Amino acid sequence: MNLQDATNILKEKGYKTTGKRKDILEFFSSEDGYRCAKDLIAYLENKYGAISFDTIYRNLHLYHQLGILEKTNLNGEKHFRLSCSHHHHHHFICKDCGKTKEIDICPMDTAAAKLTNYEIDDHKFEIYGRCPACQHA
Amino acid sequence: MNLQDATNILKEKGYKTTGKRKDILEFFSSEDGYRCAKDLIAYLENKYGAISFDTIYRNLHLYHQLGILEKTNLNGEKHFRLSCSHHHHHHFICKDCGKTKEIDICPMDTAAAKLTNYEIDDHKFEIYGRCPACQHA
DNA sequence: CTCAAAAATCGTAATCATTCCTATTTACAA
DNA sequence: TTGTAAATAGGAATGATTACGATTTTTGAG
Repeated sequence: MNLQDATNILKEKGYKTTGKRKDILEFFSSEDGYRCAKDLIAYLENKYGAISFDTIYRNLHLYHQLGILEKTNLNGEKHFRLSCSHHHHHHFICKDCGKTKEIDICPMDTAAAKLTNYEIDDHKFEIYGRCPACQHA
Repeated sequence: MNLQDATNILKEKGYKTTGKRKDILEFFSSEDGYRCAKDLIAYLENKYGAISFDTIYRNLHLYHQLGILEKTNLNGEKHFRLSCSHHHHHHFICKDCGKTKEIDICPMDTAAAKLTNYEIDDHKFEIYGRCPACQHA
C-alpha cells in the first residue's frame, strides 16, 4: 500500500480528498512501523498548530475500515501502520520503536482444521520484543 | 490452574487471603472464558453492594503478575481468564461469549529461527470468531 | 467561474476504562 | 490478644477515545 493506492481507494469510494487526509497518509508513509493517535497529533500540530480529535480518530477509523491502515493494540493504545497488502503475513513488533518485521509464517491453515463448527472471523499472530537497532541504543 | 493452586501461590508469596480475593478467584473459576473488569465488578456488587475500583484492578494485576490470570486485550478493554498452566498453547476466543478453545499449535519455533538478532519477549496467537453455541443463539 | 449540498473539520464536552490518593479496616504473625 | 504491614474504601484524577453542534471546505452541476 502506497500513497497513490490509498488516494485511489478514497476517490473510488466517494470520500473527499482533503489536505489533512493527505497529511495523514504522508505521515504513515514516512513512518515505518506502528504509530498511535498521539504520534499523529504531534505530527499534524507541528504543521497546523492545532487539530481536532474528531479529525484524527474519524480518519484513522476510515482508513482502517478501507483497509488502508492496519490496527493493533499495544498496551491499551490503538496503533496503526500502512497495510502491506501484497500478501498475507504477520509481524514482529519492536516494543521500543514500533518498527515491524514481516513474518511469513501463518499457523491458520492447520489451526482452522481443528476448529470445525467454529466460525472464524479473524486471527492475530504477533511477536513482541526489541529490534537489533533498539538493543544497541 | 484451580482455586486451590491460586490460593497456595498467594500464601507462598506472602499475600493475604482476603474475602474479596477469594471471591475474585471464585468468579473466574465459575466463568469459562475471558472476562473484563466490568463483569467482575457486576459480580462483586451483587454480593457487596459496592466495591472499590482499586480492589478490582489491584487484584487483577496481582493475579496476572503471579501467573494466576491470563490477560488479553479485546477491543480496547483488558480481559482475563484463569491460566491454563499445564502446557503452552493458544486460544480461539468467541467474540460473543468470551469462551475459549485451546489450540495446540504454536508457530514460535519456526518463527524465532527467522528472527536472529531480534530479542523476543513475548508473542500472541489468537483466533477470533463465534463458537458453535453462539452461532445458534 | 459560481453556488449549493454534502462532507469534513473545529473546538470542546462527555464518556469510559483505568490509575492514583488518603483514610480506614483487616489479616495474621508474634 | 495485639501491633503492624497489607488491603480496601471512596472518590478524584488521568488518558484515550467518542460525541456533537457550529463552521468551513470540497466537489460537481450549471
